[in-house]
Order: sequence, then C-alpha cells, then structure tokens
Amino acid sequence: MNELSPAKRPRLRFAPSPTGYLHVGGARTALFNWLYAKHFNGDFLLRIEDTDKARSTDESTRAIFEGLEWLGLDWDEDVVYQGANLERHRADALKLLETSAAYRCFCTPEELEERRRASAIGKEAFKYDRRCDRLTPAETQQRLDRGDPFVVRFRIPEGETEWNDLVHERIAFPNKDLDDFVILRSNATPIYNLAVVSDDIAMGINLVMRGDDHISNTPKQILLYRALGAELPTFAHLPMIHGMDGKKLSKRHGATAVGDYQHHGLLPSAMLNFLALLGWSPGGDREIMTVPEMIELFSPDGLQKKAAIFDPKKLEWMNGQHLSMTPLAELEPRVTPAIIAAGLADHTALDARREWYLELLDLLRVRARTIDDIVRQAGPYFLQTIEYDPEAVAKNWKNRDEAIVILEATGHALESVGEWQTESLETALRSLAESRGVAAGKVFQPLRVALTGLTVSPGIFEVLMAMGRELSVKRIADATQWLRKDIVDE
RNA sequence: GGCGCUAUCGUCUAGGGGACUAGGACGGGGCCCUCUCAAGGCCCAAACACGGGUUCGAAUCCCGUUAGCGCUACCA
Repeated sequence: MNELSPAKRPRLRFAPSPTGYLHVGGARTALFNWLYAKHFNGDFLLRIEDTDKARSTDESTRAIFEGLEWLGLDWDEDVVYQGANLERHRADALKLLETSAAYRCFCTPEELEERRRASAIGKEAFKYDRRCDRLTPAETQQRLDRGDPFVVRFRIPEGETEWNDLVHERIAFPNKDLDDFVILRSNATPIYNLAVVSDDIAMGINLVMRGDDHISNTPKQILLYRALGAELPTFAHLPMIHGMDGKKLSKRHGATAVGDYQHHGLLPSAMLNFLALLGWSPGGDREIMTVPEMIELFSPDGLQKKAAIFDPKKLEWMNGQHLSMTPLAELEPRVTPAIIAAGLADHTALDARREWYLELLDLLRVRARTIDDIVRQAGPYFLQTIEYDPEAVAKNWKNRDEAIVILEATGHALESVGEWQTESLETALRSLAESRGVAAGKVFQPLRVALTGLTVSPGIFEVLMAMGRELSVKRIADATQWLRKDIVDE
C-alpha cells in the first residue's frame, strides 16, 4: 500500500545527530541508505540533526563528515542542517494548532514529573491526561494573556496506526497506546518527531530507512504526516547492532567509532563489506564483495529482521581478504601515509623506487590483516639498522659459534652469487646447506634473523630479493659482528 | 509495568512446505603444503528456543510460552 512505486526516483537520507563520533551502527544505516540509492538510481542526502543545542558540537559534525568520506559514502546535494529550519518547524506546529490537530499545554515539567512518579507507583503506563485539551477557549486565552509558558501537544486521534514496513511488513499500533506527545517546546523550538517529519517532507524523502529503535516513533510520525496533509514515505527499520554480549553496542565493547577503525589500519571497503553483512545478505554463500558488487547485489529482500552481533574477529579476517584483493595501485595510497607516519620513508624516497615499493607491498600484504601489520613488517626493508627480537635470537641463534659460522658461510655464498635472482640465490643457499650436511632451514632461519631480526617473514629468497645484494650482505656482517660483540661482553 | 520488535552452529548467515543427513563463512581443533609465518587446500566438532496446532509432510505457515532487545522526556 505504501511501497515505493518503481517509477518514483527514491530519495533517502541519513540523519545523524552530532552528539558524538560516527558510530558503526550509524555507518551501517548510512551504508544501507546509500546502497539503496545507488542500486535504484536514487538520491542519498545527509541531514545533521542539531536541534539539541546543548549536546550538538561542531567537532561531532566534522567527525561524521570525515567518517562518511573515509568510507566513501558520498551524499547528493548540500548538507541540510536541521537547526536552519526552525522557522518552518514552528510554522508547521502552528498550522497543526490552527487545524486543531494540536493544542497548547500549560502543565509545567515539574507537574508532569510529579504525575509520572505517581503513575509509576501505581504500575500504570504514564499518559498525559489531556487536561489542557479540556481548557475552554477563554481559559486558554486568560493563561496566554498572563504570559504562562506552554508547549504544543499533538492530539492522538482514535483508531489504529499501521504501515507496511520494508523489512518487517505490517506493523500496527493501537492509538490508545500513544501519548499526546509534545511537538514544540515552551521556548518554541521543535521536538524531534516534528522536526524529522517537517524536514523529510521538505526534502522530498520517500524512503525512510533507519534503526529499528525508531519503530515506536513511526506511528507518531505517520500521524504527523497525515495531519500536515503530506504523502507518506515508505519506512524501513533496520535491526540493531549489538556487542558480543548481546547488549547494544557501546564503548565497553571496544572500538565503536568508525574513526577508530580508520586509524587502526582498516580498509574502508572491508569495513563496508563487513557492515553490509550485518543485517543483510545477498543470498547464497556470497560474502566477499567489492563496493560496486555490493551496489549491484543490494536488495531490500535480503534485509534481516534480527539484531546482529558485531564480531571484530570476522572484521579482521575480512580486512585481510580485502588487503589481498585490492589492486596495488589502490592499496598503495592507503598504506603510504602510515609508512611515512612510522618514519620509514618519505614521499620522495618512495617515488624514487616505486616499482620496488609496490612489489614489497605485494609481498607483505599476504600475511597482514591490517595496514598496521604491513607497516610493522616493512621496517627491515627501509631501516639501516635493525633490532634482533630476543625470541628470534634464542630460537635460531641458539648456539652463537654455530650461528657465526653459518652466517659467514652464507655471506660468502651470497657474495659469490652471480645474478641476484631468486633462482641463483636458491641454488646457492640450498647447495650450501647440502655441502654442510644440514637441512635448508638450518641455513634459512639464522639468515632470516640476520636480515629481518624476526622469526617470521616472507620467503627467504623474496626477502633477499627485496633487500638487494648490498643491504643483505651488510645485514649478515652486522649480525656476525653483533654476535661476536655479545660474546666479548660476557 | 505497558507497548512494540525478534528468535537456524559461540558469531555472521543460506534456506521461504518434500531437494535437509540443515549449506557457507568467521572463530576453534586436526591434517596437507612448507625455509618461518601467513595465504591456500582438505577434514572434524558445532544450530532450527520450547509447546501446541495446520498438513500426507514443518527449520519453513498459525497460535501460545519463554528469552533477548527497543521505546515508554519540553533527548535524538
């Protein structure tokens, strides 16, 4: 009955309030709105709901922009600031007063609080008793003349309010369970439900997609649309995102701000892919998707009703997948700032040997789950001197004399290698191991420590190739020297 | 308390009356590959919340119970 007709171009919006950072739940809501708009060739708008002046900050607004930009969720048209539409909200409230869909209420917050407490004791749901709606015109005028402050309340009509939700299908509320809610504060500023409806009408929004914590606001908003004589949008209520304990996702579950993931070396495409699967499935076994694929596959049919739990382990795995599948040319600009920030190199140095750098990234990304992992692994290929991980020393240089002997032999073998190529390096090192009658690992592992300082690295020949002859030979010399010095010191 | 929403492995999910011995993925365990670690491949453990219906037949449709979650402001 209120499905979007295919002929109509969908217009959706993401409407966060700037009272904190962009939360992963908000990002997921934004993503679904964006995917729907992209898939069905519609518009995706952004509205900042800053009517609560006490809690809204510019810093939060900036964080929302940054988060959305990082994720690549670009919006159409200019950002709408709800606070700029105060006059229209007020006018709409007045209009409802004139058509007597709403009425003035002179009850003070203190009186209301008192009555609420009384009903709490009696274990009854508190509902405004409409006493001000029963004021005679003369009484109302008298209090107005006296300058008594008042709020504007919407009068809930008789009956039932229902809608056909895009994800839940039919949802209905008996109107008797709805309270005559305030739409205009005593300082003449609008309350959420009024502002939202007024703005959504003005912006021509025809699909309202938001978290299902808004389900109970929906009947009130529908009543407002009707009283304002506006056409109803379609509503879609998305499931919530919870932490591993099943409770609403919050700070104590770890990182909940999109910015945290950005700074910990996540790829936006992985974040989007992961978030998309929280509450939506393309059907079948499909999981890993690029952004264009998500747009292509997105359909409201795959929307889930059940709350999803945010599992950081799966996000990490997914990031690893995206790290491996993202084209190098796209990956490089996301990794380079981190490399530079870590002090490993600068732009000029990287540009000077871009081919080498890209190959190195390609080598390291296989065993990385985050950009930070890549940076951590990259050190030995940039630094002049390295530190030796005590664990690596204990494990692979256990016997110092043997380590020195094997490293020196390795050094000689490498120096006499003709072409510095994988094949010749492999031949040289394997025959060295053979001539000494030891397993190849007995040569490779001590060498790995000498080159990287670690027990773990890409394949030894790849490391040798990435470091080049000069640095490799220097590393071996440094290592033997370090081992000797260590002995002398004792 | 009232109202609403939800219910498939620990987690994300596939499934939409017979194709179900319930599939995939993360995580866990094991094996293979192997110069280490990843990646990759193979294998294992692991779920239809419960009770009633409807039907020849229910994970799937209906009702109830239970549990979880959300809302219940002159917050958004």
